Amino acid sequence: MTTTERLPLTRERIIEAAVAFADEHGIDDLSMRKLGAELGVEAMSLYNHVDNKDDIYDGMINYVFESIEMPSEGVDWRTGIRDICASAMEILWTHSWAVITLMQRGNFGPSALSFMNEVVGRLRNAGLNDEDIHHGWQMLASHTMGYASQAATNPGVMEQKLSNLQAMMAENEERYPHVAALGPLLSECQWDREYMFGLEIILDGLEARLN
Amino acid sequence: MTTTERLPLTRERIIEAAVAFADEHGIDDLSMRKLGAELGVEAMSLYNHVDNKDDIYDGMINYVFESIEMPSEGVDWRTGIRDICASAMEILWTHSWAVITLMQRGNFGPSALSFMNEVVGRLRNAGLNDEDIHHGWQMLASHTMGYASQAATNPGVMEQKLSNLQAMMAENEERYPHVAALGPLLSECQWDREYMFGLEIILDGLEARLN
DNA sequence: ACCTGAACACCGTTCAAGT
DNA sequence: ACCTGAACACCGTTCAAGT
Repeated sequence: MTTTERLPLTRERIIEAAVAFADEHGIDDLSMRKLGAELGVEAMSLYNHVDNKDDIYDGMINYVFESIEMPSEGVDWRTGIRDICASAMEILWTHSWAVITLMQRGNFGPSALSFMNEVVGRLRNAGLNDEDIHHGWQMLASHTMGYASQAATNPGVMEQKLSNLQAMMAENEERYPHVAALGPLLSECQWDREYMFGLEIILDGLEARLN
Repeated sequence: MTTTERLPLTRERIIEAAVAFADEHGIDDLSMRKLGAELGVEAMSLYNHVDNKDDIYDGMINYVFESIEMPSEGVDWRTGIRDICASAMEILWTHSWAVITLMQRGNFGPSALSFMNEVVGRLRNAGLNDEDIHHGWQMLASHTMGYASQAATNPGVMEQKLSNLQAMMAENEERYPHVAALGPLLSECQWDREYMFGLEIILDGLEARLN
């Protein structure tokens, strides 16, 4: 905020500032005017480096997916996919706005396509046929996006902010008995471990299709 | 638009109009002013029956989840869950804004809790222990929300609107070779059948944990 | 080439005023 | 009790004007 104001404005700097802002204040609070202020510039200056706000969203998503770590080509397909997915979940967790924004935009940018290409390549390496590769990718993508979005809106207990689900349950134990019976398992859900558990079931299912 | 204008305004009528509007024009175009106009009323009148716009979103989500059909208690657990999930996917498909709005709100209303309660109850009936019931629910929820959101943003071929993924691929075949190799499988993806395929793998994985 | 001020057409929401 | 008009504090985006 003090020394950075003199740096020339670039698309890259705008995207990075937008990511930082969304991480701190949430993506709903992000506006062109506030983003400009963060960069020591009027909102309208941003349009010299960026098409519009959607373009910024796409850039943010791309920026986040770029940091997914790809394991070496050497490892076997299961550990390869496991590692890619674990890395993806970790970065989606730290940028909790990313999944939902991606879903809204419905736009796979270059880095999301690289992620997809990497997973699909390893499924092919495993020896699956094209149809099962396709099934596998769709399952892994849905699993990852589903857990990431649930984790994003249901913060763990450490966040002390009681989830909406917990609040609703507290008043309606008799109306949703089966949900109530799960009690602590729901409120103390560790999304990363839960995610990896489900991942193994999917990988088991795919492995069973290797003949 | 002609005869309905005289009906008294109610929360219910507002929610129904909002759902119809979102179905037709997409949820991003929904505004208090437009919704009022749809009901022959000024935007400010809505606040007599509704807290604010978020309250409308919650009402819309609840309205949609209410129409999920619950099979009879008699059927075995697998077909029961299969039928509930198939119904859920169908209604989430027809109201393509619903999943993303639910994820953004992060708010399980009464009817979403009923859906959850029904699925969890049937997992319990299957004979799973509490931990596996919890795992099962999280997997089924993620699977459903993940596919629904992907289906919502990647319309089938019949919609003739080429998906963003297809457009991106057309220009970068050599950059994402494994993705490109899947070609028609991706562009002609039938989300409902794909969803049911993955559902079976999850149910297989859960069934294997019955001892 | 890049930044700005003023303006346009919208938002959600509040509040005093009407009936 | 319910609806309204005017107002407030915001939006994203355009465009002519500055340097």
